[in-house]
Amino acid sequence: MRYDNTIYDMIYSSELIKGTLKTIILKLLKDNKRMYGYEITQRVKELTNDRIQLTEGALYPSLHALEADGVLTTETEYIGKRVRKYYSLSPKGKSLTKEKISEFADFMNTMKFLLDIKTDIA
Amino acid sequence: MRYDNTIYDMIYSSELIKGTLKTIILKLLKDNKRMYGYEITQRVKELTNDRIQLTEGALYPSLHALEADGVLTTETEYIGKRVRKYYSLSPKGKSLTKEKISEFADFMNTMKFLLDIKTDIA
DNA sequence: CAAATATACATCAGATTCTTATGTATTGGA
DNA sequence: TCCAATACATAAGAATCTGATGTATATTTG
Repeated sequence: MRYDNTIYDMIYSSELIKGTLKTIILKLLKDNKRMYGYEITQRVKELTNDRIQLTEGALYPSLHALEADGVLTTETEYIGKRVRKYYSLSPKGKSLTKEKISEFADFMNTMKFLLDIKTDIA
Repeated sequence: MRYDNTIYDMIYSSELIKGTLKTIILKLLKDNKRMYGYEITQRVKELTNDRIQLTEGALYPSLHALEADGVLTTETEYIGKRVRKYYSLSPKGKSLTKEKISEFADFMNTMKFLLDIKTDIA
């Protein structure tokens, strides 16, 4: 299943996505146990009908930072001769995920009020 | 009227507010015809129950940039001996406001979907 | 009435984080 | 055999925020 609504040609200005990258990564890892970087970019692109396109230059440094903070753990595997680095949530990562998602949910409510937006999704 | 919900002690991490500053400024000016910088910080703080606290170091440069882009116009007034700089939306600013708000509304829907999904993809 | 706080503008060094390449290498398809 | 896709990574420059500092007037409080 992917996200669907009427406006198909919208791509968000990059500044909008700022501040949500880590939350998106954490949420995907919560649902999928383990994923690798390239897979995350493709999944997000697919799930959002190309609205959110994570660039590798933003993604990889973020993943490295989350790993350095003890939020993510990694396993490296070889698919043929090509390396693939899987990321998973550590216990710290699991609690951070909950915090981040609830913070964002609260933020959305505040912004919805502030911008006087009528949402079309229940 | 101000925003109200159960969690009263939440202050959003700064990175969340990034990318929404200009949209917030534009929306307030749309509703209030003209406002000055300090007034904007106070109004946002008040409307969001202290959740969003705009810093002057972020606000003033943003206002200057919007003015330089022809989005905002200014009038300077003196209240006693103290200067006050009022900002208003230009015609360009009015259309930008609509764009920014609808973009954010769409973004919220996408994020709501993205952060709620259960991906049990085979 | 003196001191502290609030009002009101502004700038800037440093930090963070994103964009946009560039780089390396393997794999699959036309 | 190329070209696109897969898959990692880094890095210069750009953009923007934080937190401090600066200046000045107005108001409140002890």
